Amino acid sequence: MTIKTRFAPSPTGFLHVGGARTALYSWLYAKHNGGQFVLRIEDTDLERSTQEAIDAIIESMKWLKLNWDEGPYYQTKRFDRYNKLIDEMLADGRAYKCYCTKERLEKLREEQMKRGEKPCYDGHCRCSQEQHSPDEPYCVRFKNPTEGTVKFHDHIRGDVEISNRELDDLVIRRTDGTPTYNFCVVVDDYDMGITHVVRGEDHVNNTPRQINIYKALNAKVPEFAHVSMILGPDGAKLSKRHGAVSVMQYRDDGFLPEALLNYLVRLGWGHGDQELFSVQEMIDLFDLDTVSKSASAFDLNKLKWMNNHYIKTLDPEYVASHLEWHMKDQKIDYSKGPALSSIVKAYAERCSTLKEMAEQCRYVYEDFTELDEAASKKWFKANTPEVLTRCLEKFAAVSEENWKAENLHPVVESVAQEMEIGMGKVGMPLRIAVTGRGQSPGIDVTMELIGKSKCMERIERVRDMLAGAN
RNA sequence: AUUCCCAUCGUCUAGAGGCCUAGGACGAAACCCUCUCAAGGUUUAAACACGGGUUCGACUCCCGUUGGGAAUGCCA
Repeated sequence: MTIKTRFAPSPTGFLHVGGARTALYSWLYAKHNGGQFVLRIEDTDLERSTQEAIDAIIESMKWLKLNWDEGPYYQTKRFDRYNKLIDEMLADGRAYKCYCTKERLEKLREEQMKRGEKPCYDGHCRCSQEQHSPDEPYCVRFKNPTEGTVKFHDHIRGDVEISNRELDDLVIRRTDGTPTYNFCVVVDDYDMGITHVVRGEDHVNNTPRQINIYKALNAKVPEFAHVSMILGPDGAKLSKRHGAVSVMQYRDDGFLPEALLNYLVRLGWGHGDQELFSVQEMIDLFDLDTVSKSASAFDLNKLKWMNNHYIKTLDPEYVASHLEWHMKDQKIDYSKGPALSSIVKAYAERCSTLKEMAEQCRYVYEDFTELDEAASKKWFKANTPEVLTRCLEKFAAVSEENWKAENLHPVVESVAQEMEIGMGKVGMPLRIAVTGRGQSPGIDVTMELIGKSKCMERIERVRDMLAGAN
């Protein structure tokens, strides 16, 4: 049997990291088993579904490189199919028309709550003999079995069993004629040949109802895996007030898809002591049956650590292609300076995000007027003009084409030696002069990146400024 | 209220009855390295929610308590 999984988000908002993890697990399971992965948009809620959300979900999936073999399918395009089945069920009594008004249902619920009962539809129209005129509005309810229990084996949770007495007759077609989610998923998963349904934990309670529908449709029941929730750092359900929740926000904040994927796969799953997984390793090693049952808290620090790891270890050209996005985002014109891959090489170890990297390397491409105050105060001494002057003299002797870190480093060293001061007393004033900041990559590589003419200009300017002040 | 689900360091996890004096990672602390900031290296602190069973033996199995979460929609 070919394994076929799907990811079926409802387009009511952006792709949440929780949804992304579910999609990843589903995708990995299919890939691991040489199966197929389907993307389906569950847009039966006409009120809340938006094209904007559909676009955002697709963009997120593409950014994460979670490619799908089929789809995207849209439930709204399959209404005829659902309604045909519902009509058939209506005809042979697997479903029935319900004329109950909202008011009656509300009252019923209130009374049940008051009595301390679980609010459930009472089956009023299931057995009613009332006559209704053809133009009276109605919805359609599924005739759920009243006896017995529903059992299923969940790949993550194990065996789950619930009594049919807990389940009421759910609405499968609204009064306005549109079918509802619990019915559509079943029909879709059946029609599309889904063998394994991997989805969020919030669907565990719906599963028994859906299994009953599968049976009513005489369809093969797929296997299930319900993935737990993702919590914020405070243990509450992860939401916007915790910071970034949408996949695109992580892109905007400077994360690499490789890092997000690795972080997400480890959040709820492990393979011994291994922390770092390439996508191929994930595919080879991932297993639904060992996914953690409990909810897990999102730890931004660990994601940052992983992001830094991938910034350092992935091909600099590749990382640069992502950095490019942030350079544009921050409106830094990088066309007249060093290649972005050389920025990646120099800044990788000191940046946990690409957004930071873009911010930090700005002075390589643009001039600045302000110098970091704290750093200046700490490192600019009485002898600084002399230090800078000596550097300037020696740097002048280095040609443009020899303006390389390995040739610049000896200059700094020799100035320190000649003046009998530490490297820091030379390097730091230089760094501040050339970058305007108190921190940067090694002073030699930094100067190489900035280039000779700009370095000379900047050093001179600061030297003159300090000399003038004395 | 009812039903279902969950429970190992602050966080993510390893652990499928003896391998556990509970391992790793992030974070934290300390030290080393060092031209800054990082990165890197070494080290330290830090957990089996509680109570009963079962067993020669329980982090691991069972029951209960407590604490979280979800569902009970003509949302998905």
